[in-house]
Amino acid sequence: MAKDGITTRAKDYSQWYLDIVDKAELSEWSPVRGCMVIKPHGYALWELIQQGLDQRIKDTGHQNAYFPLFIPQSFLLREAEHVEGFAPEVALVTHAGGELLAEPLVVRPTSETIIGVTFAKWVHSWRDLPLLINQWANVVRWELRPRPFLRSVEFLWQEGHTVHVDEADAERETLMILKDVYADFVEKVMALPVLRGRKTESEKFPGALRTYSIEAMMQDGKALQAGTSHNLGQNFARSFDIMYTAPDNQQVYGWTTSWGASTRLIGALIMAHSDDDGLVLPPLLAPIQVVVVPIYKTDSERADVLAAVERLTTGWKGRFRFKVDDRSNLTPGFRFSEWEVKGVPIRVEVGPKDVQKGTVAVARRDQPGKEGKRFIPQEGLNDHLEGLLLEIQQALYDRALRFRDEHTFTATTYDELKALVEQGFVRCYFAGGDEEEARIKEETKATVRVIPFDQPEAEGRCIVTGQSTTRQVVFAKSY
RNA sequence: CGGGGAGUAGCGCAGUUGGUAGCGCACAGCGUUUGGGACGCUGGGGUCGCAGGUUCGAAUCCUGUCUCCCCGACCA
Repeated sequence: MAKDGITTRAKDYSQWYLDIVDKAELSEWSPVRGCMVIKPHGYALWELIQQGLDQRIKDTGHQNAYFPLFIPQSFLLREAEHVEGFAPEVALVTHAGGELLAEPLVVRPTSETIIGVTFAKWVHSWRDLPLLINQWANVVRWELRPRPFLRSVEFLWQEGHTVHVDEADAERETLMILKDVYADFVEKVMALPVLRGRKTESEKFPGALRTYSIEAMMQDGKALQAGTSHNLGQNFARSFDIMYTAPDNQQVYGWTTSWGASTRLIGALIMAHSDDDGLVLPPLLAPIQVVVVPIYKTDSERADVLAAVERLTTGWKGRFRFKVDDRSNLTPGFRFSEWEVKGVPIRVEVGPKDVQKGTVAVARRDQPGKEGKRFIPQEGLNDHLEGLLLEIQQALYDRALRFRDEHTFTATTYDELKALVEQGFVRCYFAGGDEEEARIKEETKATVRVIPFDQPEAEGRCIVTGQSTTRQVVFAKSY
């Protein structure tokens, strides 16, 4: 194990994560503290994430647009909670064109405010609604402790912004995005099961009425928020005068939502599936799904093998994302390892013996070593690979789900919570508010990740206050 | 920003009373190799994080500063 200088998960989980990012060539730090260079392999992951989300966002009726990177500082000040929430992590441009600016410009930490000002101009009538807009953008938040993908000063994301006629429609949008866009994508494409639910008051987005999120479990038992969706109520509409004329000719404020998913998803992908040998990618998200490694000694073997590879891969374009690695200066073993570190789901080896016997060796990344490697007939290879990709996709999801189940507990007392939250998610009755949450965070480092949508029928006793409640929450440490 | 550790070749490191920088990997060339990280020979590559100071002389001692990693407070 632990080839190529990858620290094992058991020894140091944080270092393992950094090693994977490094060895799989996903990103590296830039000369600017906290800002990362996303390398081609990492960016290819992001492009596939973008495609999957963009498709779903458009399929649900949204259009893409683009808003400016710079926001007049005064815009941010208009929504009280919003300013307070983002003030500490905002980067400010004070000089430009060689002069002091009359009004400093904020580098967007998120775009509610500038989009709010724009939407006020776009919305006139109830017939203009719902207004359904999304943008793909970079944002900047001056984080104190950056980590690649999980917390970088600049990161890439999509942020959806919508306006609706009433609260019910805004709420429908907020939940639809969470379930049909985010949860669907993360579970089906990233092979990562998520909890869906609502955030508590203290965890919600600054300026939101209600915040919802999906939460995934990493291999160290910690939670990672994989997508978040906010019903902003009329807070931003009031601050930015987003008003429309209703059918009864009354001027009324619209109801807005916003929702986002970021390059942090790449961090989730790494921490959920990868192992001590390197990255492990779900086939649907793998930039290279199948790598073919030709093996040969002599020139005549080389010719035979490459001819077989040429024949076998005919028709793969459009069917598989694949690569033929015929670098002759590297031994097969070296090439095997390299693609394992990079997480390629399937490796096909073609050697002289295969040419003779009409076989190939097929190794699956999710089962390292010998047990994941089989010799199979060349006949019917394409169908076999197609089936295997789906099988691996499912196997990764199942494995992640099993892991989450095994690390999810219920607690009936605060002492149980304290002990169990060290190992994963803890579900329990909880009737407390901000104060109780703050105290628990202080004492255990864990927070309420989500109030799951699926709630029990029966009442239970709050683990802190002891009062009777029907509300269960999930506590966990988080990224 | 608080506590701990570290900055010497692309990467990982050595460099002990201060005396003018070395090893492994990687890289380049040639040859032999190739079913789980091949080998030989030859070669290129450094203002020792940066700025001051002490000294005849500093990678080494002193001061300041920057960056990275780990742990805390904040977060997609």
